[in-house]
Amino acid sequence: MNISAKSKYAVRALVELAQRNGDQPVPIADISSRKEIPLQFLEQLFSSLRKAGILNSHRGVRGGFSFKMMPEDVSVLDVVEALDGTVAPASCTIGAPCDKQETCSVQDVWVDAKSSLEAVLSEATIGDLAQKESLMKNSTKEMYYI
Amino acid sequence: MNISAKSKYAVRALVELAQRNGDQPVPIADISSRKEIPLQFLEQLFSSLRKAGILNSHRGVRGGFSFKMMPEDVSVLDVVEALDGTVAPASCTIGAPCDKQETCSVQDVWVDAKSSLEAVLSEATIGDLAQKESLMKNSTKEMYYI
DNA sequence: CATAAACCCTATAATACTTATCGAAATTAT
DNA sequence: ATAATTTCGATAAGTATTATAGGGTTTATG
Repeated sequence: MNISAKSKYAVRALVELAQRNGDQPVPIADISSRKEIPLQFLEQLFSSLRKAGILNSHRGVRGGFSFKMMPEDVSVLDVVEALDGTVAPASCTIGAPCDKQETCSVQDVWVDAKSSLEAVLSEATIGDLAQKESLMKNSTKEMYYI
Repeated sequence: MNISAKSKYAVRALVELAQRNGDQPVPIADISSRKEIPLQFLEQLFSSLRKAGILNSHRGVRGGFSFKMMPEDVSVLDVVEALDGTVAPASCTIGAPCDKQETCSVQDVWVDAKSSLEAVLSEATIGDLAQKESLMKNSTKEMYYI
């Protein structure tokens, strides 16, 4: 019952990328150092996100990653599903009814749990988070000036 | 992002136990064979549930387990927490703010996810599930008679 | 009191999954 | 040509989950 470090890293990294979203693609190394995420690990994550259609990659000098989808359209659920697969907290929620027992009232609970998780995670988008983060940074800065 | 087999086993086992709830404690071996759960593994689970105050145990001949709490008062969340620990989908939801970054808007998402999971899992009780299961069994039986 | 039926406990094996690293190859702007 | 990048596959390292083993303790019962 844990969202993997993969997903957590990826969301943080995408928020960073969204904040820098300009004409130029951003190299992984930048994000890696800023967000304290192992470089080669992040490489794998962004590669998956590219395959999932969320990011674009550009090789070579001045290469890097940029958003293919708009950050406001990328939900946290999208990210988690791209990296960890379906968010089902129990296997019998995925498809076939619980293989062990014919009658299984318990299944409904896991299905509900899955739905509610999906609902929460699909509401939050990378765009939102990036905006919030910017606001937070500003307000903490202000704390020093006031 | 998975509820462990432990928890899933345990919930199924408790539902079975609730259905047999009488004067006599029920031996683990019974539940193990009925629900196709490895005996010694189930032993560990029930031991944890006893320590969590959900079950009573009775040693010796005619011993076994019985509910200490009433099945209607035992939520699925209680069971999952007893076995898997807190249901937090991400570590920074547990206590201290995310250790990597001062400003972390992402944290809110995991906190929300946790809350919504807890809500769903605390609504379903072992008592409810046992009752549902009994109804399901009956209705499938009836299918043959009609 | 002897016995068998049960739980109790600790250790550890087996398995799977997650996280992380390595190194070489392909691409591309300059 | 070169240096900055992504790309890819392999695999190491670490951790957690699942399962098994074996001996110990309690207790109803005859």
